[in-house]
Amino acid sequence: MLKKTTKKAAVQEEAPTLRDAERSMQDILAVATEEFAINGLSGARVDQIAERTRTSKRMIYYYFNGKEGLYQAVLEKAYMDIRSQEERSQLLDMEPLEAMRKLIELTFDYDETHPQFISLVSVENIHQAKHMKNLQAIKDVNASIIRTLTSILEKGRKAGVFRADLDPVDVHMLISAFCFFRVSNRHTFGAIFDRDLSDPKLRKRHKKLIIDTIERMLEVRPKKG
Amino acid sequence: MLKKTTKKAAVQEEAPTLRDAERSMQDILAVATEEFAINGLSGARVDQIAERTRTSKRMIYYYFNGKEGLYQAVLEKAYMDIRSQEERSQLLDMEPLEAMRKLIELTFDYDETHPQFISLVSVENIHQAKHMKNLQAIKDVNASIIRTLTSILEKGRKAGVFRADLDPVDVHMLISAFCFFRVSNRHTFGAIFDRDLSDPKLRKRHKKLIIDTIERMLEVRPKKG
Amino acid sequence: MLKKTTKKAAVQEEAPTLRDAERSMQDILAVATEEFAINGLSGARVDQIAERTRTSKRMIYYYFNGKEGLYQAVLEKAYMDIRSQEERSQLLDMEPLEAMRKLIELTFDYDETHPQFISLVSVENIHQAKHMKNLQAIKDVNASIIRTLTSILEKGRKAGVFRADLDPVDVHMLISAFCFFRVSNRHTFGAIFDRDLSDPKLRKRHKKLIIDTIERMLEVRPKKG
Amino acid sequence: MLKKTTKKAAVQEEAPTLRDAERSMQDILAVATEEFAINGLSGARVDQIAERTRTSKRMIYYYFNGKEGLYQAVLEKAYMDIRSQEERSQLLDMEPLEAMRKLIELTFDYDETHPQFISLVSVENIHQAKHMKNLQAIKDVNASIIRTLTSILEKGRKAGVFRADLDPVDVHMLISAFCFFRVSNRHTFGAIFDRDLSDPKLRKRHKKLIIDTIERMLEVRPKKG
DNA sequence: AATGAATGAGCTTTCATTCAT
DNA sequence: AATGAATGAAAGCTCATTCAT
Repeated sequence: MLKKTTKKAAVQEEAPTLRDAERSMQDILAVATEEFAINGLSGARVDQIAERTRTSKRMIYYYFNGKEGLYQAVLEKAYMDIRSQEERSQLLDMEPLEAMRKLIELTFDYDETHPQFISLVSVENIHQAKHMKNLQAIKDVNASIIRTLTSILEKGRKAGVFRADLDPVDVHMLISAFCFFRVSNRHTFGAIFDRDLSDPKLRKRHKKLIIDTIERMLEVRPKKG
Repeated sequence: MLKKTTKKAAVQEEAPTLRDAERSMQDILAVATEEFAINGLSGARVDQIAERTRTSKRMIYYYFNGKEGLYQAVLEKAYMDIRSQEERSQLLDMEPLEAMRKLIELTFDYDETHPQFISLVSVENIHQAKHMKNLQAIKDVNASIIRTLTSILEKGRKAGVFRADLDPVDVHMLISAFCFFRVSNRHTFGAIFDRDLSDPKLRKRHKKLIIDTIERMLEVRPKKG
Repeated sequence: MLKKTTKKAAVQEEAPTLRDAERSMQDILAVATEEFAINGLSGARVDQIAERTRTSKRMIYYYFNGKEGLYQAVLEKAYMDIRSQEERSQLLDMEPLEAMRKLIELTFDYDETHPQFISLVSVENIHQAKHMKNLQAIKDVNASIIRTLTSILEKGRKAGVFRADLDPVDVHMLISAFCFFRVSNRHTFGAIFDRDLSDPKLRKRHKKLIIDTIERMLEVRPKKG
Repeated sequence: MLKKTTKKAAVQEEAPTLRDAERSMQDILAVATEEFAINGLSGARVDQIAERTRTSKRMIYYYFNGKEGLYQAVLEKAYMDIRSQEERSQLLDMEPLEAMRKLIELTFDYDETHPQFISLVSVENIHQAKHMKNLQAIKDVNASIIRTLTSILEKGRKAGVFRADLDPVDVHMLISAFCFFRVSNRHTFGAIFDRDLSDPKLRKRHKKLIIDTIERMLEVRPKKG
């Protein structure tokens, strides 16, 4: 009778159970993201991650095959989460200049609000990007950004407001560099120059600065010399 | 007489002996710089560092009081080494525009040729800059950079070629960000966009792009709107 | 069916398995007791303890959280083991004088037969009793001794054979002092006075001496002067 | 001229220099006594001792041939210092009962005021008195105590106030035990019974109790039974 | 599908001591 | 007679992982 009940329940709970597994994985991933972001790959502790989780250390091995597997999953998820920044699709309906400003702003704001992502990317660079196994998925996400940017640049070029001699990936790099650096290097830069880079005033000024800088960079003008 | 000879020898060897200790420390620092740059603070192994050294593991504790002390010494030395980039002093004799171009180029080239420094700064940021104890020395080195930049900007402003509404530290950050990111994120960025950022052609193009971008950013022009 | 068998086996082995862990801990505790008693806290070696055990060094950390945790467990167990000296309960049925003699004898014999306990208490005193965290349990055990002693003294007082002006803890201290000292200081005292304190003749004489001394001390007599 | 002065001074300071060596040794011994008393033999650190000294770690090896030699010197000095308790010589001029009281008091007070000596003896007992190499000197000091005690007991016996059936070393042990335990076990005993054994009130009561107890023990009385 | 118990390997650090004058 | 620099050996401890169901 007990067995029967259990089985019955099992049937009804099967889906919920699966969701439980999914929830456990998400739980682990969330905690691990924090830990890897704060402590790096070697610095993070499996014990510490497990402890902050509702599950046990053993589950990390069960679901992710160990620390490195978990790290890879965390990294991939971090890159994938950019996808959800769907507002980007609206950019294609805007005027090129406005779209470009908005695009920069989106990048700037994303980095500002996702310091863990920034940290994870830094960690992965220290490890020479050796853990980006599911690279294709990450590439796809980023390709979409480049596609959007290319489209905006093209439209602007046709409208005569943007230069035509720029590589979209280079433009993306410049935008990313500034937005990323502001977050990735906030501790050393802040300490050296006695600046709190999280100060809203500074944030606003810097956002304006990078928008302004890229705008000027894109301007059409007579060739120098 | 024997004593005399001994003493004489001692006098002659005194310096070499001291230099030996100094050389040992430099040896350890050099190896440790590599290890910490590649593996991070937690990832680096005292054993591995010692093994690559002419001294023993024990000496690391003798000279640097442990792993963390060694890391701090490595970090400080990395920041201090920028000081030796003495060419910067010549900038003050140049025309502002030329000086600015040269300044950017120096930064760009330094970062390109010192990827370990870039890596260490990234590592330190992951650790929230908690090991920058001898901050003042580091601040001093950087203050000198800002002084040079301020001087160039001022000269340019007086000559009517540069805007007057920019904070020198912001300008420094913009330049640093562009140059730093290319190196710090070369692995992930390179992998995602299938680019080898160490390709000389790309390097040349990016250097030009960054110089050009900063130049445009500094230009005087009628207020928008 | 396999499952069933497995489960069945599990049920039967469950206890043994648990007992294994328990047995391992007891094994470690027994060895550690010896090592700490002979070498003190700092002098004892985790490696040495582990080697004499059926388990590994790692298990000491698993079960006791390190050397100090193990020492605390050893110390606590040593104090707790006094509890098992249940013969004390019979004392309450005896004549006060006889009970007192027996009580002293029990203390004397316990110390004689438990030199490791004596040593551990000495070790802990050198460390200023800083490891007596589970003090309450130890207090409880000792409180029971004081209760018994108080009861005997009270009964004797009522019977007119014991003085009434003595603090039971003071009486306990005198008894303990002699019994403890004979064991704790046997090496130095023995060496200085060329006596083997483990000589049965001496032991008998000393037992008689302390019984006699306490008896006389307890006697009712006209106030001096 | 400087040389001359130095030489001159040297001649005059030659003796002082020797005394300097002596002073250095005493300095080291004093510090080491504290450290060994507090931390035990294994627990004491040569570095720590050296650091608290006006000399260097190297001197410990120079003067005492290492940690164990230093410990032995400390131990021997601790036992020798009892010798300076010259008041004992006056005991022989007193009435036996008064002398006995005074003797107990001297022992009690010595132990109370020399907890480091007590601690060192405990430490040495934990190490099974393996370091008492200069035993003869220590024996001599203690033999003098026994001689005094024997003399007092004998005088009392002749005067008809003391029993004749007691071994002087046993009596010494009884007195020592009571006095020693109060100090050696003050931490554990104090913790278990919530008593501060250094409380002057308690000290006074215990001193009286011990004197009283030994007195009663020594009394002549009709054989029991 | 899920897990509590156990563990080998290797980590950082400490220690008393000796080297070399 | 005196000493600063150096060090081998071993200590305590931590880590990611696997065992055994």
